[in-house]
Amino acid sequence: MNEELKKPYDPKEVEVSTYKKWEESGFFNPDVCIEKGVTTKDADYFSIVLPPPNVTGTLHMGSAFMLAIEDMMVRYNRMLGKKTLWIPGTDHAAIATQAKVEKIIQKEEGKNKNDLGREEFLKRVEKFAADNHDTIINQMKKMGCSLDWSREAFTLDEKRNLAVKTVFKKMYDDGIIYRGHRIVNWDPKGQTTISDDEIVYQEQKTKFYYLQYGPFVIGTTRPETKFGDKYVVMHPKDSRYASYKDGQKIDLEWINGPIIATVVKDDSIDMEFGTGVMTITPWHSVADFEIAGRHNLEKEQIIDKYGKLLPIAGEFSGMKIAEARGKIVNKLKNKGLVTKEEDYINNVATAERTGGIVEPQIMNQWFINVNKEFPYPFDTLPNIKKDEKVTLKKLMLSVVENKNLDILPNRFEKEYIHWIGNLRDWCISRQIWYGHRIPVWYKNDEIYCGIDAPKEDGWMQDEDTLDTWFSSGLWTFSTLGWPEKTDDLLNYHPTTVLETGYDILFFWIARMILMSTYAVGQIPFKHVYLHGLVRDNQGKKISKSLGNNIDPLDMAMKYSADSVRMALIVGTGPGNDTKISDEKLKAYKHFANKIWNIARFVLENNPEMRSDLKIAQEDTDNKKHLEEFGALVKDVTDDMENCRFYLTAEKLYHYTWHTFADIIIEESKEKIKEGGETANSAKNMLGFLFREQLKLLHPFMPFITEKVWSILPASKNLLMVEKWPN
RNA sequence: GCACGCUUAGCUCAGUUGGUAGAGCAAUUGUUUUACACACAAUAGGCCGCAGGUUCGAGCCCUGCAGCGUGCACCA
Repeated sequence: MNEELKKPYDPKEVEVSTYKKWEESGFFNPDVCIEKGVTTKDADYFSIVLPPPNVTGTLHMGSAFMLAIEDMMVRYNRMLGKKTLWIPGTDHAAIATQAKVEKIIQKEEGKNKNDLGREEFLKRVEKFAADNHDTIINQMKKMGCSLDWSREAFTLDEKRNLAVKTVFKKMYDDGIIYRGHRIVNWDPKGQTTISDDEIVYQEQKTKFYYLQYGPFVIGTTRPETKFGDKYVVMHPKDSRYASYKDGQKIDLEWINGPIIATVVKDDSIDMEFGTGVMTITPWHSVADFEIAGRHNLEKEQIIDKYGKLLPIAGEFSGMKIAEARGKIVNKLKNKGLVTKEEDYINNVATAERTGGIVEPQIMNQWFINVNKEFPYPFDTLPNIKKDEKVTLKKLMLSVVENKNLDILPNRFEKEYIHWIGNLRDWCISRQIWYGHRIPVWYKNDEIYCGIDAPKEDGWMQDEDTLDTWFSSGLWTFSTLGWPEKTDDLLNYHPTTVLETGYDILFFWIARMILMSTYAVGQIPFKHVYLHGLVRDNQGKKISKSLGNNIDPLDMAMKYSADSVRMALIVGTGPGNDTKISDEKLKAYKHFANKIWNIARFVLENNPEMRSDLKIAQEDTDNKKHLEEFGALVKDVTDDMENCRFYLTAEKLYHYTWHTFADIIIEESKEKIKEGGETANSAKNMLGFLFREQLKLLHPFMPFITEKVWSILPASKNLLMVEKWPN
């Protein structure tokens, strides 16, 4: 008997050496599979991109969950004989990474990015990104991921940069990308704009002040923005204010002296809220900006980009908002202008990455117009004809509404459609240094947009970079070599499935659909499978600030990577959050041990693992076992095809332990004692069923199954390229 | 405010087209049975959130309510 089997299972050593074997085989690369004859050239394909982890840190339990599901899908499809491609990569995560490096430099050197300058600062960011990249790659290998490393991509490498510039230029030429002064979300802490989706609302207790504004009482939570308010707005149908006419001027005493206010009537006013009257600050409020737009009102900036009050605030000029608010309220009180104050719970908009309180500002920025009509240049979409007038919104909507793509679980289809309904133009320019530089150059009043800089002197490139989701949106095709017309693009796009967490449905999936339908005329994937969040055993979201962060590699060291994968997959349906606990991990560590011991028993009794020996069909036990196994294969294959992976894993676990080990093995002991044909038949039954089980288990627990497979005398090929039983 | 999800054994969750409740872990009791004590055998444990309705029959379908959670919007 094999010497290794006599010892207890040692996952640490096995996992390292097995991964090495896989890598050396080249089978992660579908080209090699074809070359070596394990896949046929005209086989169906299965392709999937890895949602690229951010190079801001190392992998967490959520990433491990994602990797476990995807690798399982990939291994299963490879075993079905499909041309299987899983492309790895990492995401530069522009703002997140830059914010992190800024924090480190501030802490360690007491410097900010301007002290270093753009070039030096970027070097630091790149070093940081490279270090994290290496760790992440290593972690993915430890988890057993069968990624094709020869095709690895980075959202900010040269090829992806070309893809980004190409799409940008195309959109610019089509008039879909435009630059304009519009109200944007400004993060004073990160000193950049952010998109609507990068805002996190936080509840905050605050005061709601009622202020005397001439003959009106207006309500506000932000008295510090009120300096420039010279328009007072009410609903045209509000009978309380019927005597005031639109455009009427009113003299009144305000914070810093007398002003002339103008009455504006607008339908957007909620008569029920507060007093039904408000003043507006178009420069610092999206809603006010829109009102001002409708009535062509003047707009004035009150707060600068550092969150400090401008000279319009008079004696409060230069003060930070937090400091100024109390003082301004005091002054208003002294002037007798505060009529009432109430406690109020407000949702404060904060920047996801920096935590800064978002201040709307009017700025000159780049946008993607989601409502601009253009003739659709492709005839490849099922529900959009060539030259049909479309908008990006329409493209994004059509794909899901017409079920050209299914999202699992489907409740997210509704959420998606709802989100598109509320979608506004996407602000894509960021005032940060780390990212894809906007491919636009200026010279006096001229603007040039192109892949490369203009040849002549005197052109200055736009200082800004692009929202990180711009490059992520191209991921399914930029990783396949687009804009070049590569074989990969022909063979593997659209990808088969997109697997990711439901928390980035809008950030990422929606953007990929937008970019792919626009740029290549294809829906980027056929299916979307969304997984949930990993929580700790108290159901809390895992995060660094809560201190309940579990490192998947620590768990893999303690329990084996196979156990971590099983613990994450079993019992977790699509879209459901999962809880991870020591008990669960321990259970699957025991399972790995069980498999190891089964191998020992089977090999002891059938050392040659010969497959040419007959299994006595007339033996009713044998017949039953074979039928049962056949039913299991059918059942779990059906589950796999319908994305019920959590059931497959559980059923296999149950079969191996409680049918194969507890019943079939126990029964075989008696038969083996009997000797003769009965014994031979029983031995071969064990051998056959065990080999087949290893195949079924392999996508879930690749390491131990591959190791045991390699010990079986009759195994020539790697288990990872064996055929899935049928 | 709008929408969605969850509520089943102590814990984590299954329960696919309605037919009278299931798996793992934990628990209890045995067992040094020559693959495995990381094991085996057995036991116990549930008015399936609450209240109605449809049905011969409901964990599953419908209505309402409650608790928890999520997304979106509003936020003068």
